[in-house]
Amino acid sequence: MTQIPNHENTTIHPEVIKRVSQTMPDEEQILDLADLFKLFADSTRVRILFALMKTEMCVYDLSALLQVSQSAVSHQLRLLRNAKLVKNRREGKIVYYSSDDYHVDTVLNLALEHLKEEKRPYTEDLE
Amino acid sequence: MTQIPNHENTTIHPEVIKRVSQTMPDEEQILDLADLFKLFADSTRVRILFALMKTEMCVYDLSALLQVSQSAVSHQLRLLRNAKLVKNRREGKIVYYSSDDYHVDTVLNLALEHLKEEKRPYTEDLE
DNA sequence: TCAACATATGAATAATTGTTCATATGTTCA
DNA sequence: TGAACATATGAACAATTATTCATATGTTGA
Repeated sequence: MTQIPNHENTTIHPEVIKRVSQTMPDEEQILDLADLFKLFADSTRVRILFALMKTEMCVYDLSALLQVSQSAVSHQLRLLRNAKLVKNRREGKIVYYSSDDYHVDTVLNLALEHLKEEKRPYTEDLE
Repeated sequence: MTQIPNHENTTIHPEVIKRVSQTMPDEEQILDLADLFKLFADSTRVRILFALMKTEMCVYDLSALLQVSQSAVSHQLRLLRNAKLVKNRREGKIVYYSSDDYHVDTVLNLALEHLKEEKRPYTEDLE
């Protein structure tokens, strides 16, 4: 028998689906959102962002700080630059990178807060 | 000649590295953070989270709403459940999922704000 | 107890992606 | 001009992962 993808069939609560579907962001926004979070989904990039939130740094020093090859850092910086999360300026041979987005700090630290609360064992919120 | 990973060598601005390295979150936090963002880095999961932020829903309806197979939805819900971003309750045959984290809403909407500003063409901030 | 239903899950596959290696580009200084 | 240096980038490889397929688990009602 051919398989029937059940998402093409009926629903159990049609009203719920109708209501929720009206509040969903459109498909393009969702894809952009996921792409943005992909940039935060790698530990090397997260470390780069934390470093650049504090100060501008050149590629060479980032490589040393994070113990990652110059090439790898450079590849990751390009991704962050394309997304306009970091910017750069050249001073002679050296290229300095720095944070270019005031949201990054907020998002990263909010997520850190989440993790801290997450890890608290056996505690209920007191309200 | 053997390759020399340049991140094992000297630095250009030692003071900068010393200063920044003191403010960096520890390695475990960074890895947890990246793992958390991995969950937001897929459009199916983002859509699930947006839906469950509005109301609880059963797997079958989520599958219909998102036009994704039941199996795929179930797999993704397990990841979100393991991370405690969603919770579930069973009522007979039906399992209802709902958001289990008040940070998710904030993070997702903050990122949406970021994208909106990002896309504004040729406008400078007015301060 | 058994059929129908809703959900969960293991294995396999295809696609994505982070790093490495080799090399190119761009800059300085002698 | 050319050597040394800092950075960028293309190709290849390895690892991760989202989905599909097949099937298992758990629940209801007859």
